[in-house]
This record gives sequence, structure tokens and C-alpha cells, in this order.
Amino acid sequence: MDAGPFPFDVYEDQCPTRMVLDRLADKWALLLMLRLADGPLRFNQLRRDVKGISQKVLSQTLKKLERDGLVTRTVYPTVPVTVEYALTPLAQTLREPVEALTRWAESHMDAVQAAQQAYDAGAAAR
Amino acid sequence: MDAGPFPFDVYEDQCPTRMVLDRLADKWALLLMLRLADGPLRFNQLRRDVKGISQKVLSQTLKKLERDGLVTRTVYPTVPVTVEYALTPLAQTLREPVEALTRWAESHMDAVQAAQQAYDAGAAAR
DNA sequence: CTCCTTAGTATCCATTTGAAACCATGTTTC
DNA sequence: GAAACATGGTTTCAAATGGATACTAAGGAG
Repeated sequence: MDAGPFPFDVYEDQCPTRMVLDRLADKWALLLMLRLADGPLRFNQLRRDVKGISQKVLSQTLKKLERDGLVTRTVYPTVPVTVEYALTPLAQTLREPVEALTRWAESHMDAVQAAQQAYDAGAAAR
Repeated sequence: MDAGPFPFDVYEDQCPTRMVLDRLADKWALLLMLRLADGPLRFNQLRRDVKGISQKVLSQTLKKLERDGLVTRTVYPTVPVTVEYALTPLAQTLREPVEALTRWAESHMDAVQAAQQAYDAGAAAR
């Protein structure tokens, strides 16, 4: 059995595709990119919008996204200083796949929750 | 500014969509589902195929996927015992979105790596 | 002077992860 | 009969990560 329709074997260590996939498989990164898809936002605005994210994790995640070329960080010398985060054109190409994933989550979460309840009920019986 | 085209606000805590998304945003879960998309596999076969995963994490991740109704676990009373994991019909509907994500990773990893190198070079100068 | 805003960093502690050892079962090897 | 190997895991413990909270700096309002 081969690795499927992909030119690279994503199951190998060191596969660059896998490195990229590791970054995308991040709860906060996905939520932040979805939030920024509607337009640039500032640090504290993101923090208020994406509920539950801490300042530290927000800062770290934005830095990772910036390093990956998915987000730009622009500082305006106002007072207090304004920092605006925006998606890059590269991230725009990622918008459709990510939104497809959220659409799946939306339309299938009933099935997932039902499966969880059935599983938990069975586990209790064991 | 509203929450976008979604009926639920994925930026709210407690949003079921967000709970589902949290599960999907898992590096190993995504890789395992991709691997199983070609057909059922056994525990140690998965372990050998998806390089770098530990037995513990493989076991834990498969349990989560089973609980979410994405993977079935079938025990055959051979000797030694054979345990086969397979995607459910529900997981089959997830195959396309996930493969779209890997296709993106494949075709854009050059850009991501270039961005990383540029970022790191700039960070060294600072 | 005190409190508020901005965008973070620093610190501490809990949870998660990863590597390796161990377990139970049964077959083959020496 | 004892050692080694296969299966599919669980246990153990250190290390990395995540999250809550407090703090910084620079300036404006009262």
C-alpha cells in the first residue's frame, strides 16, 4: 500500500508538508485566521473576540502565524501604540479550506455529539 | 462587525462547533484519518506508518476518534489478537475537507518555508 | 497622583506530551 | 523448559506546553 495520491509522504518525519500541517492543526491559529478573514484587527480586539484565549497564547500564536507568512503585524505610532494584524495573500488562499472545515464541523456536530453520548453510555455499562 | 456567515459564533466559548473544531485541530488525529482513508489498518501498522507517534498517543488519539464516532475499533480473536481500525461513514464525509487542507499544505509549503527563513533572518538582525 | 488605555512580557502552576518500560497472551526458537 | 518475538495496549516519569495572573512602559484623563 502506497502513501496515496500525494507526491510527498506526509507520514514520514521531516516531510515539509507535515511541518506545515502541524502548524495548521492548532485550535487558536485556525480561530484567529477565521476571525481575521473579515478584516484586520488589533491585539486586544482579537483577545475580546476570540473568547478564552490568554494574552500569552494570543501573542505566541500571532508570532507563529507571522513567521509562517500568514499574518502581517503593523505598528502605528499612535498613543497608545496601535498594532494591527491582517491576513496575507497567502493566508487568503487558505481561507476556503479552513472555512470548509468549519462548515463540516457545523453540519456534523450533531452526529459527533450523539456518538460521544452513545460511547459514554456504553463505557458506563462496562 | 458580526461573526461572519456562520449560524453559530465559533468565537464564543461553549459553541459546539468550536468543540468539534478543537478535536479536528489535532496533528495526529488528522494524520491518522488520512492514513485510514485508504482502508482499515491495525494498531501496530498505524504505528509503523505514521512515524514519530508513540504508542500512548496513538492509543489515546484512536480512543478520542472512536468516541467522536469517526473511527471504529474491531477486535478479532486471533492469536495474537488483531485489532482493526477503520473510518466511519461520518469520517468519510470529512475526508474531502481534510485532503483539501493537505493539498494546500503541499502547494504552499514553499511559500511558508520562505517566509520562515525571511522572518528568522530579520529576527537575527534585530 | 491615581487610574485608564495600548500591547505585550514574566511568572507560576497545571495539564499534556513523549520516551521508555512493563504487562498479558500465545508461538516459535534454542 | 527458558528465551525471544509477536500482538495491543497501560504505566511511569521527565520535559514541554498551556493557561491564569501580575507586571511593564508610555501616555491621557480626571
